[in-house]
Amino acid sequence: MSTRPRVIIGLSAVVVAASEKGPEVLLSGGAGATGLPFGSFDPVGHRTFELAVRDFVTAQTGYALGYVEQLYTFGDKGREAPLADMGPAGGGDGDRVVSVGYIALAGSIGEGQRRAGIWADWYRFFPWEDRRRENGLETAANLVRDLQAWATTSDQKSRVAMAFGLAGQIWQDSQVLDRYELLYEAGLVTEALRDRARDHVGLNQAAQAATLRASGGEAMVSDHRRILATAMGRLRAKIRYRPIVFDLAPDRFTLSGLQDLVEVLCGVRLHKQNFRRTLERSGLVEPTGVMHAETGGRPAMLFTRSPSSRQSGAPGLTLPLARRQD
Amino acid sequence: MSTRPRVIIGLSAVVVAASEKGPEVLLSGGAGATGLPFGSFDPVGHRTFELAVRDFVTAQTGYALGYVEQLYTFGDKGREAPLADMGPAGGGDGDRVVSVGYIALAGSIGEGQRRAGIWADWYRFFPWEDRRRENGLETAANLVRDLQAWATTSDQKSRVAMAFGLAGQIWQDSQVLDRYELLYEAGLVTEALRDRARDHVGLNQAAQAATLRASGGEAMVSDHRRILATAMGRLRAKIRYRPIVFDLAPDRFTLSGLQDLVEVLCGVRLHKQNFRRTLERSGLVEPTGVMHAETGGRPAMLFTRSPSSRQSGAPGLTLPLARRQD
DNA sequence: AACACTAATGCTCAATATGAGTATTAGTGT
DNA sequence: ACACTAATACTCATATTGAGCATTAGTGTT
Repeated sequence: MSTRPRVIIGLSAVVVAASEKGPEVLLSGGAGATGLPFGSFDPVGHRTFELAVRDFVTAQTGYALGYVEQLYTFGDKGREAPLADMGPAGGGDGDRVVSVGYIALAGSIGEGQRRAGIWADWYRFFPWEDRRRENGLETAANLVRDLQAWATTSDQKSRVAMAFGLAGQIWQDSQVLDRYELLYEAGLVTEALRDRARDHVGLNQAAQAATLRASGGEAMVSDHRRILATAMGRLRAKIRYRPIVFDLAPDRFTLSGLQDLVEVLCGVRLHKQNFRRTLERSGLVEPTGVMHAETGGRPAMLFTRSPSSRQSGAPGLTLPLARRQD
Repeated sequence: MSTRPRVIIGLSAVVVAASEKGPEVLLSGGAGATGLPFGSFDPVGHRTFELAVRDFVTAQTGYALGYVEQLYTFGDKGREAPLADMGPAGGGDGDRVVSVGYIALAGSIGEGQRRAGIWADWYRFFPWEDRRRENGLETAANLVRDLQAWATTSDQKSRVAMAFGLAGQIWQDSQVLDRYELLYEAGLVTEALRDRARDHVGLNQAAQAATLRASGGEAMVSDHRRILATAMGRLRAKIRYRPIVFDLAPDRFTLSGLQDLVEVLCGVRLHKQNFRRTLERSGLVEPTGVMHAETGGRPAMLFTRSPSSRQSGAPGLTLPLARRQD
């Protein structure tokens, strides 16, 4: 073997589960620094990446994954994971770390069940992505102000407008990564400062970081927030063309419950009656005949996903966005 | 450094261009065995994968790439690239090759211009994907027959039905990879036999290969046909949500020309009047005022892509499929 | 037992979008 | 002047979508 620097494949997993409170992601148990579960790929022991991901997530959290999908492979120099964190198989100095991101859906947990590991609401890291309440809208508005101050070229201005749904454009909930990357470029997220500081120290980092904390969301280790953004975007987009929500929903659910789930994932409000209409027409769900009467209103029919929704190639949900809040 | 087997990152690029004859992909100049241009990633010299891809494609073919996008990272043991082909940076035995696939659009070439490198119609490798003419439909029908003979579990049967648009399902032009993987699993493409032969030799390969050649399409080195399938699927899907066709079309085009391009890429026929209607309404194109009179019929207006179509986040084309052939 | 309250479910209606044609029209070549 | 060809213009029925009002079946209260 030569003495040439090696390439090390780091695998990161965004494990998503949905509780009543909202979408939650599994964090690695690192002390202090927040990051996703990750491990390095063993070229001898692992036959495929996917198996490796399943392995180390189970090993680290005791949780067996259901749906798993590859997201993106990040190889940028300067944004890579710190080698020290790479675990037992981690390499030496001068090695290049390439990280392959995965998204996994952990299914819904039942009543009393408690999942292993540390779970966190993903909007902690992306407060501006939750447009269901005023808070998120305000955060977004603040960031837009800062971004507009930063944008000088017309391309930058147009990117801001498209990403944040300005000037007649509509907010695309799946453009999570575009928005995050803009914030990174503009130096409005902590990671940007951190990565720049590696090369040239000079700016008053402490002061800036304090300002950032407010609307820029919580930072993550390495490029993990970027991977999380990719996962959120992929999930939000995929809901529309594959019946993937059902992997996050309980076995039996009410249509309102399903709607809540979609709303929480996509961070938007939907029109209730129209949501129900498209769902019933889609053939993806079927009534169980059993009612659910625990909301204080009229009891709701419990539905299950239909067999046809399990066929590979089955379509997703069309989401009727609601303009007005009711 | 340890003596642990290394990981080598192979980069493969599907470089697509469209000529009058159809979509063409750039092949690497290997003697005999057909494959995509590829190179190995240099952990020291290359800052990002994308730059590395641009570099080696230019080096190998003299062609500067426009649009470049990452596809997927393949790491399965047993389907990886032969190490001998990996170029100057290629490693020794026992190393694990991980291949990162990219798609790049090379733009339209003008009249007399000749592109460097060897270009081939991509339907050579996927004859069943061209449903514009009888030939492709027949090939698909043949393969479906073989697949149905192979499918035993109900899951396999349903996958075949969904992928090939059987039993009320509709043919999804972007499911190229699903179809190829089914054919691979069923042993109906040459690569499957080749890869199996590595482990256990035993089947009469020569005889089988001869039968395959007919409808299974031309084989490629390593897992390159899988990467090509991924690229075709991604491109076909992306046409619908990003104005990406314009990166393959000439600067000025007629609507019929643009339609031909889309048809050839997606392998389907479109309804002419409706295509024109959605295009004009979309605001993605604008008339130049100049006419084009070389078809023998009424002269056509030449269009260009509009400035708004260049904004990041601009939508794609909605494709009105034509049932009947006219 | 009647009443208010709440959420679920049902139904309507206008505005678009889509699929499938038929009808003109402006060039080219004879 | 005439046939031919492809481009462009319209038409029409049928979904699909966005928005909203109306009714209903439970729960808890007076």
